[in-house]
Amino acid sequence: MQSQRLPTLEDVARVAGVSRATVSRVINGIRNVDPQLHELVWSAVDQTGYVPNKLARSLVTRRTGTVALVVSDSETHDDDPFMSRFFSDPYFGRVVGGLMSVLRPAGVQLALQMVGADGHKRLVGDLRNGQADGAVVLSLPAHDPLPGMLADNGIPAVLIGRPPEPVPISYVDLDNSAGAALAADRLAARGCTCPAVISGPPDVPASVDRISGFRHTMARHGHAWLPSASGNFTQESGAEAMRSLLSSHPAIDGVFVANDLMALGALLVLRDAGRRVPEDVAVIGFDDSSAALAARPALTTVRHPLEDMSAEAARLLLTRLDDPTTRVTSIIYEPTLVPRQTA
Amino acid sequence: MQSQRLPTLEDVARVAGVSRATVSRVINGIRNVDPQLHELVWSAVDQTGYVPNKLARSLVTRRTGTVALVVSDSETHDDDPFMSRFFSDPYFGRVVGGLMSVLRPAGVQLALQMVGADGHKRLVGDLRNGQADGAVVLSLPAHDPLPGMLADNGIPAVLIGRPPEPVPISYVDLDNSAGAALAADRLAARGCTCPAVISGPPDVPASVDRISGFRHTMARHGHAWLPSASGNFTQESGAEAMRSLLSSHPAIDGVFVANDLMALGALLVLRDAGRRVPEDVAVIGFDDSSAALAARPALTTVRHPLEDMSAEAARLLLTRLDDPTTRVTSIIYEPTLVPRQTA
DNA sequence: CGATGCTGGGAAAGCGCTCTCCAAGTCTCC
DNA sequence: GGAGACTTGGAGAGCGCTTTCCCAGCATCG
Repeated sequence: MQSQRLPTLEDVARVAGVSRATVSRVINGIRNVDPQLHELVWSAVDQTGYVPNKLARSLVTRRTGTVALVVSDSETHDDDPFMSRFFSDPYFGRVVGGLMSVLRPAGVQLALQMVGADGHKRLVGDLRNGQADGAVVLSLPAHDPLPGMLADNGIPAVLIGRPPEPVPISYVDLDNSAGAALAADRLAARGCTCPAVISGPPDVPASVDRISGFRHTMARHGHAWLPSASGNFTQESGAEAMRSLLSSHPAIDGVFVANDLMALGALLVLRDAGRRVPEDVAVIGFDDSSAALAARPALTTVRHPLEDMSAEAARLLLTRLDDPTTRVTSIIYEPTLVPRQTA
Repeated sequence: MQSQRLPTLEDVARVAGVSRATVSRVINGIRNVDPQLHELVWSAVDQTGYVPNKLARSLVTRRTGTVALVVSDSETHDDDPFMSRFFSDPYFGRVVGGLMSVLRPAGVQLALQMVGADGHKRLVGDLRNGQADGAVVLSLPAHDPLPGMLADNGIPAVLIGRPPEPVPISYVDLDNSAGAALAADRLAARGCTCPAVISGPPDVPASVDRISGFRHTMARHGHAWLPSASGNFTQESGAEAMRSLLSSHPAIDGVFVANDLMALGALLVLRDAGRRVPEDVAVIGFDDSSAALAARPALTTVRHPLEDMSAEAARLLLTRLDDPTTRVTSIIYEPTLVPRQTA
């Protein structure tokens, strides 16, 4: 309950018998300071229990040692279910974990910024004002204007997942198309004669790439057309899609699903419909989320090295902050197929 | 690329032809200002595109509009696997989601602070310095000194999960013991004659409470002693524990597992061992994580309203910030049994 | 009509820090 | 021995904002 005023530089200076400037120099290790004074100052520091006030420091240095993790969901209006869906998906945690693995050793903090369409302007303003040194953007909605705004305002940023429209900002992404091709090849190799597909939201680039990649590869295997249904990345929507697929095309013997959660839903429906997996219908998901491993039968899926990608995003941002002239770049990760029991 | 200096209060004042003070008053809606000037100022604001600098503001008001989500893991040394495990568990995301559901509408930001044993002192200093207005603490290790330090320093904080040792800080928690009792009753009602238990780390209060709650209730059902094994909350460790249980006590016909992830592991082992679930062995998990629902057979588990709890934690913190005299309190949630297929 | 409140706006003092100047001291070198 | 180069510490000017204090103007009241 010590609401005592915290010691400031001034106090330390007084105790050490030097000027504020000198204490500041010692603490920041800038310029040579007489070793004796150096010693003196440090002892005054821990005698007073001084801790630098980052706010004040940031105000003048224009550096905060913080990066923002911006989660952009343009359409949100408050209690929409989006948030709960998003956060309970392991996706979010994996990204945070990846970022932290790089940021933490670098002594950089992470601030979470959720922002809807209405908040874009304020967010950019805050960032320009130095709320954070840079931003890692997780942009969900298609046609999100945010990446463009960041670029226009010269805010150091890195995207996770390619932007819907080309924008001069670095990003890391997965070669979704290649991952889908892996799945297609696998299904083809199993001898599927009637492969189908369950896609995600049509405005999410990752989803679109997965589906089109799958189609292309399947086309090379002679399947000009594929039955398809779409969901919104939730397990329930995957189940729904599977049901509709099953009723419209009962002959289906293989299905590629745009993410694991939906694949899980599909699995349940297949099971309830009495189809054996993978004997009657093979299923391949996407992401290699922990749920894929836990499922029975264990889900064959496409691995998405999200932690590595996020870590790399953090690294890119950090270099960019270090040297603002760093070129905009993109790093595309290669997915791999994780063969388990469903295909 | 416009690295132009951002407009400041001063600029707005000049445009509006008033003093800085007046602009500040208008923007903060403090005191009556002549309606005409009011108008004038606002138009100057959006003519200049002014966005208040939060850093500067916080420096003087000593309020940041930010709360810290402190993840305390005392023993960490950098690349330890703890982080990845922690973040990929849906637990983290659910907490963030719950917090955000309250914080966001309140216009409060969340800053993530991971801190190891070495960082405690600095963290407290930073918080006292006003890095954040308060903290929500996710304290993993037992005997974490952090809650105590926060209390001693008068930092507004709320814990998620009860502190290992009594400390004058509000917290939200689940009645883990009651949840375990639910599981015990269920198992007993099924007629289990040889129930066993798989516990989590012995230094995690939640885990300890679950296990002891289970034991007590089972004792009331006449089971004085239970075969047990322990894991570390991961799926693999659950599998391991199940294996050892099975070999030492083949007669087991029911098992209570301290969390869902481990239960999933146990399920796999049982299946591989040719035991039917729930006919031969009934299994009950804890948490009602999404994985529980996805598992086949779907896992019977104890529901843990983590989102609600986190939201409440945020609410408690907010009230506390609003009125520092608010009494320390604790809110204990009642768990419910979610009967699915495994028991 | 002068004294008394009110009201609304400006001047200016900080919040805690960094960093540019500047001055004083120390060395070197012709 | 004195000019120049270099080192080291202090003064002080901000960073962008809030907020106290004060004063001018006006209505109210005895």
